Amino acid sequence: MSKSIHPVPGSAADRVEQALQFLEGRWKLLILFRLFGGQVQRFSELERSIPAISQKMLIQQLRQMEADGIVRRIVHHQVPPKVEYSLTAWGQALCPALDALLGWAETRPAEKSGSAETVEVS
Amino acid sequence: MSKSIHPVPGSAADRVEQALQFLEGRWKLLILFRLFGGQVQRFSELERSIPAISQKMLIQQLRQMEADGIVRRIVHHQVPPKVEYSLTAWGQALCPALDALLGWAETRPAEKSGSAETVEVS
DNA sequence: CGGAATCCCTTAGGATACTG
DNA sequence: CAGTATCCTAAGGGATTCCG
Repeated sequence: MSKSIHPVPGSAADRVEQALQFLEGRWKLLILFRLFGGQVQRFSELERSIPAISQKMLIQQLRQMEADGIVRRIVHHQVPPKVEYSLTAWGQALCPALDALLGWAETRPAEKSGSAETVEVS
Repeated sequence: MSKSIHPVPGSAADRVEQALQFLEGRWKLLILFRLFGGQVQRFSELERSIPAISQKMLIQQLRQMEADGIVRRIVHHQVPPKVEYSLTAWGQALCPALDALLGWAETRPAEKSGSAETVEVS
């Protein structure tokens, strides 16, 4: 991350890389898919629906996505506390793009065993 | 990576997560974009066009993508050795999906400074 | 309930040197 | 030229404990 951010957009690779950064981390997609369709979830609901995740990771990924403008956080000041998470409009707009990626992944041809993809030329 | 591959596809999140794994690593996109459009590049050409990458990372990412069926490797048995890399048909098919992601990223609204996205409710 | 803080381990990845 | 091998550091991420 020694690269400074130029106003000039740089290569397409740079921009896609930046886009993928919004999705990096092992858990963001899991969280995202529980929020698609306008679903509103409490912290503890997300925690329970993704048993393998630790609170640290859950809060960390949520915070990042919130900072990125993907997730909205609503705090209800009451006891006990209640915090709800949902997607922003931009976050919802991610869905089709993920579908495109999903579609691509599904067209993956079966690999011919043994030869990988290397071609030997004499 | 402790998850076995089921014939049953699992959730959409799982499948997108798997798709993104093909692109994980700081360098794959940089490499990919130098191969899009049917370009054929030698190892040393890739190395020179991405100055910041180490040989270790270059070969590692290439090998992974080769194993994933994204990249094709052609070895010319001669001295000095010559190895060329190019995209498979499936690898080329990634381009539109990345464009979709790129398009999404570009629609990102400017964040209102200070408030992040948290909403406080009394 | 919804976090923050701390500790610790594992992994990604860089630098360098060597080989067919 | 196109890799391998080794070492080492930094970051990712889990478990646990504490707080408003």
